[in-house]
Amino acid sequence: MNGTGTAAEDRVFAALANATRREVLRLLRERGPQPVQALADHFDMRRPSLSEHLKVLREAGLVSEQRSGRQRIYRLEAAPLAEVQDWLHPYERFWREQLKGLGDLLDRLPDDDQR
Amino acid sequence: MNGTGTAAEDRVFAALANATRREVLRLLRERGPQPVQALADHFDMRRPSLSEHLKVLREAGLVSEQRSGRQRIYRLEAAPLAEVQDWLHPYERFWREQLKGLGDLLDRLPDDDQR
DNA sequence: ACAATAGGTAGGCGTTTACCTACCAGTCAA
DNA sequence: TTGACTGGTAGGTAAACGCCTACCTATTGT
Repeated sequence: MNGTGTAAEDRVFAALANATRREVLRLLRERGPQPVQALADHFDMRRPSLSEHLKVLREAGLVSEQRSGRQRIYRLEAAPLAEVQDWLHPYERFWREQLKGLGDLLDRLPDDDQR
Repeated sequence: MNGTGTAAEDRVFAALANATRREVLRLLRERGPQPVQALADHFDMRRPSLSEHLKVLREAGLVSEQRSGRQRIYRLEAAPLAEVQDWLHPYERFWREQLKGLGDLLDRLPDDDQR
């Protein structure tokens, strides 16, 4: 009944677990939709490898492609990231408590380190 | 100057890209700190495999262990999840726009599909 | 029609992942 | 001090990953 199975979540997190793919998302976010070539210029990697990264991103629903002549324009699709945020929500109170605890600790010891 | 390199981000996302590990985090969040055995009861998997999952979570900084007699009590450490949320932030305006666009579309076509 | 361009697919290769069984180390209780 | 119990490590295996080179298809410009 939910439509967003754990396999989909796996695919999204796995897609994000790679610096190249996160960088592709950043480029699409900062510079808008682009053809593969323009993306490829930013990476020290052969084009077929980037194509495979784009496939992973497509299958995670994080990008879409739109054909335009002989180019494929890739576009950021952020909806799966909204689901990541939803997934994070129940943890938020934990990191707020824990970061607060850390702040308090640092307040109480304005001194230096141990090693 | 940042201290949270891309390798750390890789480790966190990779740790989350597995349903067993996400379930461990959920158990620690909902039921509090627990020894390995109590966690293992929830999985259809040999204990050494779960140990390896716990190691991945530890190395991502998502859990900590505290020895107590012969048990190891695992505890949720949510700070890396706060960094995931920070990473998500710049994408938020995209999914808001896109989800809004989808809503509008559904409003304008109360009809059915194409294929 | 032909050459050039954009970009995907096939297949190979070394590394990593996720599981397993076997074994080891530390702690506790009799 | 020996035996049970908790949980990690070693080592093996099959599958997945990330990269490569080679090749294929589709489109475009001459």
